[in-house]
Amino acid sequence: MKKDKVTIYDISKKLNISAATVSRALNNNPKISEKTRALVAKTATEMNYKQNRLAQALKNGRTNNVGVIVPYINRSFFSSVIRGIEEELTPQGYHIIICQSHEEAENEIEQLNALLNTQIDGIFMSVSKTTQNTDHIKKAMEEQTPVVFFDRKIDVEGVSSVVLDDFKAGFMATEHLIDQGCKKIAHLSGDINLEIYKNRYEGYKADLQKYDIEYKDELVINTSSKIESGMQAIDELWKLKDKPDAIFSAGDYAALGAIQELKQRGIKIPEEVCVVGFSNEPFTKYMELPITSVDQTPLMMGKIAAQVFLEQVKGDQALSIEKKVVLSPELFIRDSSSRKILNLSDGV
Amino acid sequence: MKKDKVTIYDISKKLNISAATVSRALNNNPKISEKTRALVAKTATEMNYKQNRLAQALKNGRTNNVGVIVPYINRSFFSSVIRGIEEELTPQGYHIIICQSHEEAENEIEQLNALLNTQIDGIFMSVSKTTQNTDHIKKAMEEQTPVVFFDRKIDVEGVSSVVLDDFKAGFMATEHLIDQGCKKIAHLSGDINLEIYKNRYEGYKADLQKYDIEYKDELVINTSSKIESGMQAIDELWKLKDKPDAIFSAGDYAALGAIQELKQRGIKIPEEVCVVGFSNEPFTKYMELPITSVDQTPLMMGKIAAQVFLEQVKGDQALSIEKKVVLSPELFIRDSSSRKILNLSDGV
DNA sequence: TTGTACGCGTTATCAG
DNA sequence: CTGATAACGCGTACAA
Repeated sequence: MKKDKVTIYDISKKLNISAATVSRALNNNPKISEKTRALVAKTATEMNYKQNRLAQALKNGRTNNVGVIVPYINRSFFSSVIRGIEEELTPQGYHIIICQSHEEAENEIEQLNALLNTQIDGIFMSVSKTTQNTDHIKKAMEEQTPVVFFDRKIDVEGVSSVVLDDFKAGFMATEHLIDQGCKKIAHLSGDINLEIYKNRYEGYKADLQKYDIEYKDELVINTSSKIESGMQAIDELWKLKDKPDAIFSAGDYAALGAIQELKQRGIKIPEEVCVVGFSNEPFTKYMELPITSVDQTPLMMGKIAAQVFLEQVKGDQALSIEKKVVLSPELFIRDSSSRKILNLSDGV
Repeated sequence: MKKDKVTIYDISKKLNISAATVSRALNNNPKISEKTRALVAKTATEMNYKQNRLAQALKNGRTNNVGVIVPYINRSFFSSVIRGIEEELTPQGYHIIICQSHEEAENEIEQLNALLNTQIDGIFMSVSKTTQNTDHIKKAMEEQTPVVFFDRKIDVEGVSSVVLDDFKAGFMATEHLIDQGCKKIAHLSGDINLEIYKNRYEGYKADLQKYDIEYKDELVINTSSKIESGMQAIDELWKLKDKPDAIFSAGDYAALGAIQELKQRGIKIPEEVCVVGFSNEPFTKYMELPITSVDQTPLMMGKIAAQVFLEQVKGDQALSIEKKVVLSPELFIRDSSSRKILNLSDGV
């Protein structure tokens, strides 16, 4: 049995004033005498009054809760984005509810509906790999619940998004490899169904073109974000007559697998082959051979997504227009691709 | 302006029955005719009705929301525990609200109070390093809001907890080192103010005693969970006349720093010095020299914490007694401490 | 089996 | 400046 909570009625009775007055005093309503406000405030703390946000939410339709849906919360990237969102929104009085889709569209839909039921004020999400249909997103929009995509988005009319410029990232990574003197650059791509992987791949292709390097299909291997997958890729690539002298992987785990397999074969990194990964996973910088990787600035991504949301809800409803933010990637150059002596900026 | 949501009144009007009947039908109240129940269910979905959990919560005093307070959500350990909690509680209809304390007692208190205001059904937390006072916890208890500590706890009457057997972990790690033939085992300890670090230290001492190895104060170095801290520790230890032949670190980052510094000095691992870390951070297994480490089974910890909570709320209030669960650590033996050829179980 | 009426804790409106 | 009252959406004794 919950201990009885004190309500504004309790304090109104004690002070012989109306509950309405108490409410107004507590909310710093301008048309209330300074005297009563002070009195109410004082007795409120005395009686250990705490405003019931539930009743408040029921009344004004806003819960000050937002939902976040990600594939898995314990992935370094996602948990960092969530941290960014949290740090931006908590000072504004919001609470963050987290859900996992486990990379299943079905779960994603279920979680989203559950969130809508809770009368959430907004939803942040990174779509699952299996999500194709956008009906659930449209449903949220119909209910006027703002949705903000981050990292992985789907095009839906009126939905804002904050993503990385994956094209540029692919371009930068490839350019860096060319800059190291590499000519035959292989690409370990991810699931092309996801926009992010497609863009990284396109960036890679575009940069090759810029430097008049012939694009070869055989140098592009489809991988999953697993270490073994990177190993298998090397296995395949090294069957070629014309072997690559650089690897640009769309994921750090595949890059790591590639490195392990290359070492296994006695191939020197970066002298014979340069390797660049993607995501700047924490482990990349801790290796004996630290791995060059593209950083997705997850904290920043979370903070900006939060800001986009705040603009959306604070602005007049008429102003709440779709906003597309594209963040610039940062390349952290480390030993796995540093043939030149410049070992650039890289905090521990 | 939110689009008008359909309520039970809308559907009652449409069907010319009372809202009460609709409510009952929706809640599968036994005393309702199968015919009306089906009819209500059908039109409910037709009208796209969604129950307002807010109103429901206000009514029955339960929100089906729980709060989780951790120092930082993007630490591998914490995000994994949260994942465990989420996966256990979501199927039961709960939502998880996350907060960060940033290792500051002040924030922790603020977040906890904010959660209590939202009428949360329970709170999971790992206390911050600076938390000494327990008034805020007691306050939650007074309001009959169950609190479950995980990993880092503080003793408070009536509060359940799920923690690792850190003593055993320290003991196991040390024993493993002795088993490898090490005689002079140094310990990089953490902040002794936190119970967990104290227990690891005590476990270390106890195991030395078991094997009649003299405990030496000079072999215990206080470190923070930073790489540099581990390096400095080696710096200090190697000033000793009698240098250690093993390092048991209470954290993986300090262990990594120690390894880097040892390599720098040309000391062979594990031949000359064996190293064991703590937490089984993802990077430990990806290193060229994979690091032996104690796993804290975070996913399991989260799931069990969730179960303890569920028992607490489901059981009759009289039964909700304090429950203390202690989990057994798992030692993942890897190359940094494997002198013998047995390279035990270790999934990628 | 179903309907009526009230309350959960707040806030907004309308008087005064 | 303050008080009375309705309403947010739902669940539930009580009555029918």
